[in-house]
Amino acid sequence: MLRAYGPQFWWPGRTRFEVIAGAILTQNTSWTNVERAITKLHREHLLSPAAVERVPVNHLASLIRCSGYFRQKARKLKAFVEFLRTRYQGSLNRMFATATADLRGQLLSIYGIGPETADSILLYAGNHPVFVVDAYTRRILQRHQLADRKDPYDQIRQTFESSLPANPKLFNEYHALMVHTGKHFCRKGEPACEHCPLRPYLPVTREAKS
DNA sequence: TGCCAGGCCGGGT
DNA sequence: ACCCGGCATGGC
Repeated sequence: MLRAYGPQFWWPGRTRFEVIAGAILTQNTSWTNVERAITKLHREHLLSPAAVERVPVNHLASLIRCSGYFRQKARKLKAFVEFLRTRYQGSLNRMFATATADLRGQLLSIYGIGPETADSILLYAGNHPVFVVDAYTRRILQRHQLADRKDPYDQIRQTFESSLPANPKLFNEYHALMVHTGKHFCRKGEPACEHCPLRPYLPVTREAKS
């Protein structure tokens, strides 16, 4: 994948909190919609934990409307910053200084943060060595018959983590390439699909599809 | 015009 | 431990 596509330099986001906000906003949502929401938050100077705590949840929701599930996601952003304040005095430095396994458990206990969001935060905002599993990762694995649709999240994650050196830079680039590549695979990831590439990982051209 | 996008929650078996 | 409906906008 690296040879075919080159390094992806993920995650887009200028600050750690922007990465965290993006991780929540992009849940089951296209990134272009998330970018618009981030821009609006940026314009209103709402890309900091303290600012998100101050703003009324309804106004927050109206700003992120374009990213979908906006009432849910406004509540989720609120839940995270409240957690950060009560547990780490609002300090991301303190939060990310926590041992990876402990912090992962804490993040999972927050409303609106599930396995993928927790791991995206740990890896992309905190530089912790966790492998992020998402829909694209599953799709590619299914296509190669390396996993079944309903294999548990943690099982897939640990397969990667136990097969690779615990290097956050590697996990970062690896997952980013999985997302990029996964976009070329059919949603149902069935092994027999004629349109999806196996290897080498080259983009599906119009000819290949027809 | 319906399907899809870098999930997660809560209630039910 | 799984299964499923609900959550919502914008692009193609």
